Amino acid sequence: MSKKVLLIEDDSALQELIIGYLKPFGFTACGYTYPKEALDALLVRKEPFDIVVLDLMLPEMDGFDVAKTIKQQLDIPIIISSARTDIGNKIYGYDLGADDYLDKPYEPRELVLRLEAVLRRYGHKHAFTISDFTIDESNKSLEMDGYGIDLTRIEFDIFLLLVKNRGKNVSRDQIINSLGLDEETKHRTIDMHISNLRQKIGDDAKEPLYIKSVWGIGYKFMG
Amino acid sequence: MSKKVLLIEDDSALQELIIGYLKPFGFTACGYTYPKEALDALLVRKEPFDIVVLDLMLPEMDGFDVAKTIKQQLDIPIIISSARTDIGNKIYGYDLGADDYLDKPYEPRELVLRLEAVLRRYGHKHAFTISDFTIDESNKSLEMDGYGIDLTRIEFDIFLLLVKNRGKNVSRDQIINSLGLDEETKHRTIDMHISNLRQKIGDDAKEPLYIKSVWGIGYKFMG
DNA sequence: AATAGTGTCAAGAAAGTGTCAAGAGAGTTC
DNA sequence: GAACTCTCTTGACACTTTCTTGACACTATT
Repeated sequence: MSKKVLLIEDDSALQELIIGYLKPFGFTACGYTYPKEALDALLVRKEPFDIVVLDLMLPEMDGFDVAKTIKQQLDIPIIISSARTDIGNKIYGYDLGADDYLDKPYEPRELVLRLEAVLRRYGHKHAFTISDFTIDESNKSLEMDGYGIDLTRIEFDIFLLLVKNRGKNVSRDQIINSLGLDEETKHRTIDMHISNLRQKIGDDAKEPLYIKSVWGIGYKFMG
Repeated sequence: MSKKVLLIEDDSALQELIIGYLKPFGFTACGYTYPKEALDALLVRKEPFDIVVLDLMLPEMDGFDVAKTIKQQLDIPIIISSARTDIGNKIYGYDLGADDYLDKPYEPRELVLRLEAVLRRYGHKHAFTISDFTIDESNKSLEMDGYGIDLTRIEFDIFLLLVKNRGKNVSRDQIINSLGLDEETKHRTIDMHISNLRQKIGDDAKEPLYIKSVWGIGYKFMG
């Protein structure tokens, strides 16, 4: 799932450049020249950004204040970029809760790496790919061959458990325990979830490509 | 089944190259530049990797420490690649439990061969081999001359019991008790399981290669 | 030859699995 | 908070796979 980046940068040429560069990496960036507009979008209109990239040299308002204001009101990661390279600012930036600091000028590629790293650290977990699936644990979202598939919470958790034990048998009781379901939960219930899951990923119980039933044992993911 | 490779390599160009090269060989590689992120994916988020390819020259953290940390927490094979060619490091790498060592620069093809070799070696780690069989207790899976053989639960348990008592006689009552079957179970039932078992492994009751009948006593596995 | 033990067939019992459908429960919307 | 919707759970039933056992032929032992 693409991540939304709020870019606050007064050099509009650089803004364009970065927005364009980030796109193929799965980031949708929105550029704002004026901090007030950016804060309005983020804090008032509450647009769903995942991360902020903030230039310190801004018109009207100091970058540090912007960072402080954002952090006070919202739990969102911030990467500060700036030409003021002195170490003092760097420390100050971190003190405010900036999650990373990037010296200008920087390679766009470097920004991508920082964005990914910070987002990951932040608990917005990175998706991983296995066989035909891309699994994002933080969103509990699943893509298959690039198309999103809607799983319910329990379906997703079962799928994840199977995937993490791929090639190994996972018993119904293991599923029940791992997901923290009621211990009395009937095995039929698990079968039903598997049935629904298979249907959603286009798997056939008789000739499974992904989720194999192991008679008398449980299920197994075959990547 | 495609294998997941965790590639820890700070040269991002090489990273891309390797990921691309491995794909057609059935490996899904995930590249990480920073060891911390790689460890997070592997140990914290527990993404289901099958093998680690680790460059020794890394930012932030020494490659040796990375290997050590991984091996302490996870039973997963590691291939160390490095430009430090001195033999001392090589030995140290093996001491840490690295499963193979690859000098840089290497041919991508060479990496593929090493991956396959190490995975093959490792795949049999939780399994043991006896005569023509490879038995994996945790999976209750059996291979004979490299080909998988489907046993039912009881067949597998009987076979395992016989194998573990290789060369020794095992009585039908011992089998019934060891497997926790109903004590009233008829001896005929055991004979039947043995019969089916023999058929599946291509053994002949008259001229047994593997499971010998011991008259008046029971059965015996002959490696 | 008489006796006790073994091999395997075939049939039925038992256990496991897949899925429908109905209802309970949780979460949303108006 | 009432009406809805989506999700979860479970019994029911059909179906599949595995297990068990009696029967009978065959083999080893004495």
